[in-house]
Amino acid sequence: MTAPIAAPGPAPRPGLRQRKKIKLRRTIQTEALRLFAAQGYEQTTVEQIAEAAETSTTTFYRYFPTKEDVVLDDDYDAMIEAFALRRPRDESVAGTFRAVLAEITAVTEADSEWNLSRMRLMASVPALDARYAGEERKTADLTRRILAERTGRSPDDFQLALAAAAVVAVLFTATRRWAAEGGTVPMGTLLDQAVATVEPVLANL
Amino acid sequence: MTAPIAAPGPAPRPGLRQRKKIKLRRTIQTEALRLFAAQGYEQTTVEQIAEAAETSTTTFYRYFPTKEDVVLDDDYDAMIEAFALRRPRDESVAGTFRAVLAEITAVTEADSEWNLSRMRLMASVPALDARYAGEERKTADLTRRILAERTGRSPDDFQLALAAAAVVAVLFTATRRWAAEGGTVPMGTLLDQAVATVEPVLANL
DNA sequence: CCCGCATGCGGGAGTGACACCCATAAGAAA
DNA sequence: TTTCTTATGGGTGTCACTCCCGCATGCGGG
Repeated sequence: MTAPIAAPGPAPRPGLRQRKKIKLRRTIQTEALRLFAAQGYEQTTVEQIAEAAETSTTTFYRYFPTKEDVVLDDDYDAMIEAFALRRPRDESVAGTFRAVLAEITAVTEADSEWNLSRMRLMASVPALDARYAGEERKTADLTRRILAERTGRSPDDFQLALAAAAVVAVLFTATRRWAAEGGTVPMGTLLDQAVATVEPVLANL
Repeated sequence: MTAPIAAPGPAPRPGLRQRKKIKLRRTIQTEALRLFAAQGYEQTTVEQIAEAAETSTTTFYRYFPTKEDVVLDDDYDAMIEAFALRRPRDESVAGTFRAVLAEITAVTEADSEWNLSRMRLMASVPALDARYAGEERKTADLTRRILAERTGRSPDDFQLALAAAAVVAVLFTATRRWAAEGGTVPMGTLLDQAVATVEPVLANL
């Protein structure tokens, strides 16, 4: 599934093949976003995107399972998991959340333009909006698993599911607000309010 | 948009046309659910549904904007709004929620089988799951407006948006759990836990 | 350095969801 | 009954997405 266990060097050299793939992937995404911004999401066909990225529609679908995924795809869940794992085990749940969110905020605002245009698109295209809500579910699920691991409770625990759902819902609400404001309000401020709102929920775990 | 203002009789007689439409709509939905259960969602084409309901695909789309909507369509948002409006204005926000949810619970469990099969489908088909999450957003939006109206605050108030998102998230989590348990746990119990979890959030409004 | 192999790519054909249009039939109003 | 409105159905077209197959290219072993 992953690299051999005893790989000594930090990165075993990506190899030309891999580098090409990564590059093409980014090109497709960039061109797609550009076209969407220029002529609208529905008005842009996958064929046009493929052409702009100098590839074929077949290959487009090898990289992104659906047209929507070109916009939706990101690494936030993976980052959340990675960040959460390296927090001290005895930290309070709310404390962990704040810390993780601080890191997420930094990453997001580092690429502010890109993320704003993505989120503007998601907000304006119904199909994307719905799929984005689906992402929210996935994040809630991840959060539930993290909470279970942190508190030592069963992953099926209903209270954990409720808490995770509430937390993630306010977080996404905050990021949506951030995008709606065009990034003029710092994301950290909004996320702080969000966490503060659900703090009592987390405290009761 | 609606009936004339001064309509005297309680119901001005639906007329044959209306009754036929309502009937056809239900037939389409019933046949669709039946086929989905029998052979799976993706394996069932709109053409098959139309045929089973003795109509055309064209008409199918007149009744339901997409294939997904056959499963998703319901009146819960409308009911929530209607129920909320007739609650006393001086009732606590949490109290109103509990009251409204009690009514929703009754309606849902009255047609327990139908709702369970719908929700099982939504849980198992990714496309439906995502769209259902989108419904959650709509309900959150409605809730935010109700909260604004109740508290006299601006509909743009960020705190209200956060509270609404948290409340609706736990509610949907509860209903999903209900479906996952196959209706063996009473919905009222689950919803009570859900509201209890976010009670402090509502109290701080 | 070269050769065999795995892997990624492009093209073509097919399916099904959905949009648009127009003719017709069947309630409703006059 | 006649006229008007509204709903239906069929036809055509587009586009997202799938499957398959032949080809090219980077990769590892000799």
